Amino acid sequence: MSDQLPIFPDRAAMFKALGEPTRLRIFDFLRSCCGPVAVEETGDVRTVTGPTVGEVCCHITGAERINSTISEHLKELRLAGLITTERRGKNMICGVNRVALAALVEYLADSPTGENEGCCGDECEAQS
Amino acid sequence: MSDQLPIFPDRAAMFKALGEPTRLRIFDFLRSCCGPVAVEETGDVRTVTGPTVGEVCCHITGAERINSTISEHLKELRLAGLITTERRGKNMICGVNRVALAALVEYLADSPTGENEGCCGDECEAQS
DNA sequence: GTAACATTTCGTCAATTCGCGAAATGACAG
DNA sequence: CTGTCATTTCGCGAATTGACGAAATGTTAC
Repeated sequence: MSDQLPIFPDRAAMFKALGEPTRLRIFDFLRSCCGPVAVEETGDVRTVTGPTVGEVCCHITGAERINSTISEHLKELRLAGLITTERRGKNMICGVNRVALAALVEYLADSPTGENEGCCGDECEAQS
Repeated sequence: MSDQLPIFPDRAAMFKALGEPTRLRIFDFLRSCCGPVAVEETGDVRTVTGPTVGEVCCHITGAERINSTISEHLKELRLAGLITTERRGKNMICGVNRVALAALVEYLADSPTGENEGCCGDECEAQS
């Protein structure tokens, strides 16, 4: 529980996690691949449905060998709160954390329209 | 023109630029401070209205001295396409690139619902 | 138990990055 | 042209990071 899902991962860490090309590819792949919830024919609801770490490695690197680099990228994405991992038998399956993603979207989309022009008035009297 | 506004700044560079705490603070400040368009009492429309580099430095570091670190952070945000800078007299004034911001929001918000479960079917036959 | 499989952690190395002060550049006033 | 102000570029050192292979961990099958 200590490193699976940080309570409130800070935004910079999220952006940083997405700011590396390989990690962004991984994230993109997971977004296209993972359903947040899947109802199986038995009626069971699985919280996460997605590729295994091995499948991610394969898709990203093309090789069938599991890559420790990908594992570490997945770890950083997970610590940033952007993805989740869950053990299923021998495998770890990966999913995106849609809640964190939505929070990021909300942060970026809610842009103040910039009407407070006097934002620097109180401080910063240095420049003319 | 060569480094003012990249034609299509890649997303990883944008995320990376936002993925550093100081840069994210700068970006936040600019978002709260910069109007995309301001109509002056003369009727002129200025494309960018925002703080100078010195004011950004002051707001972020608290000191009135201009910091080369902030200047380099602004440069990285600018190269990523997230902000714009425009000379006005002796000063450079900063503004956010709302178009790039909107593109980023659209990228994050348009999340495939993950219904294509067979995304790994063709490749990646390695794992069970 | 041992063996095989899937994944993570560790150690190392090259490359990048952050912050800083000093020097350089660009713009304007006199 | 000279000086001054605002900002950027340069050089440097310390810290971080990405990639890689080797070793360790956890899970299931036998």
